[in-house]
Amino acid sequence: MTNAPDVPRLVVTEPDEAIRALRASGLRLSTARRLLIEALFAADGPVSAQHLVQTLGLEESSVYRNLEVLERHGLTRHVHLGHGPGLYALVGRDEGEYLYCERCGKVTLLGPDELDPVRDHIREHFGHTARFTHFAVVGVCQGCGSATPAAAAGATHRHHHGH
Amino acid sequence: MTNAPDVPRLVVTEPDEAIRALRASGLRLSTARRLLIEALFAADGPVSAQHLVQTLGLEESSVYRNLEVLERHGLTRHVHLGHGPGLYALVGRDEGEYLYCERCGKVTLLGPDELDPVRDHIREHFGHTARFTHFAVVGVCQGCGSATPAAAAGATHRHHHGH
DNA sequence: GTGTAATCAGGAACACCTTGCAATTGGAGT
DNA sequence: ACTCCAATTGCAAGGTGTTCCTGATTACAC
Repeated sequence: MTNAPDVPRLVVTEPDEAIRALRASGLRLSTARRLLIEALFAADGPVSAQHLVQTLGLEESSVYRNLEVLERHGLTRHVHLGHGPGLYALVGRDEGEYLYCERCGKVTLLGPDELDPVRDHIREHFGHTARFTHFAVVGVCQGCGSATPAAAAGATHRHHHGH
Repeated sequence: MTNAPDVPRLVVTEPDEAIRALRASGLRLSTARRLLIEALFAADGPVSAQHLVQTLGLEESSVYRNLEVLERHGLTRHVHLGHGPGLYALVGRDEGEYLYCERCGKVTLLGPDELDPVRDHIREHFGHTARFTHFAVVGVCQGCGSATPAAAAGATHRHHHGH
């Protein structure tokens, strides 16, 4: 499994609460699970699985498996910003939708509703409900866009419309 | 390198033309290169690198390296639809922007301008120029969305009561 | 406590992609 | 046609995830 779009969200505010929620779902509390939950609470933003492997001294497979289990039960989630490793976080922390600049790597976190006009437009025109919580909106940020006239030269012929 | 956003596009209509363009860029025509170009012309849509490896009997690294070289020189491109392997194609074939349904895998190819209103909105509000040619717009298609009322409720205002 | 069964961790293997290096080869110049 | 040298390939290994299997743990009933 790579992503759990339809799971009820479990927003918890401390490790014990997460552990209770976990048990309520019929899951057990293993050492790896406890360490992961504590680390996610301690983190101040989404972190890579690799980071957790190294800082917690756990097996890779255990980390990925548990992140997936927790995600399937609504406790955690992960986001992909372009290429590169996925970043994992607790549900309810640093949530929203992401803009990612593929030139400089800048990440902009938007509130959950800020892209609603975009979502509405896409749904009305194409019947597709977009979600940028799992895959970021990839593009070029303001600084990078204005800093590279060469880009305009190359991409211009796609649609020559006055910006 | 993972992506070449700023390369002048080289749209060619037959293998020989691609080969001339390639030589004009100072590249050599190796067997692997020729086979790849021919296969991309023969394909009727974006294909995975793995598919090329198998059908052409080439080394993996050679395929990936050459797809990257060709992309850096504006002859090919690739797109990511959610998780799963990237899909490679000639520049000028099946181009546009993609909607990808993460439930059923359905892919919708939009014309190059169809998401301009969305792009404009995002640029005006967030100073970010979005490009959905490399990463698809991931979400839920009409069929899958209506089949799962739970999802529709969650998408607009995310509040959950037990179900 | 002890027993039991389902869950879980460790490890290897695999999928996708990238990188480093030695050996090979394309093709320009002669 | 031959030489030569950089471009290119093959091979091996690494990085990010995912999956499978088997032995160890956990939770729970006694």
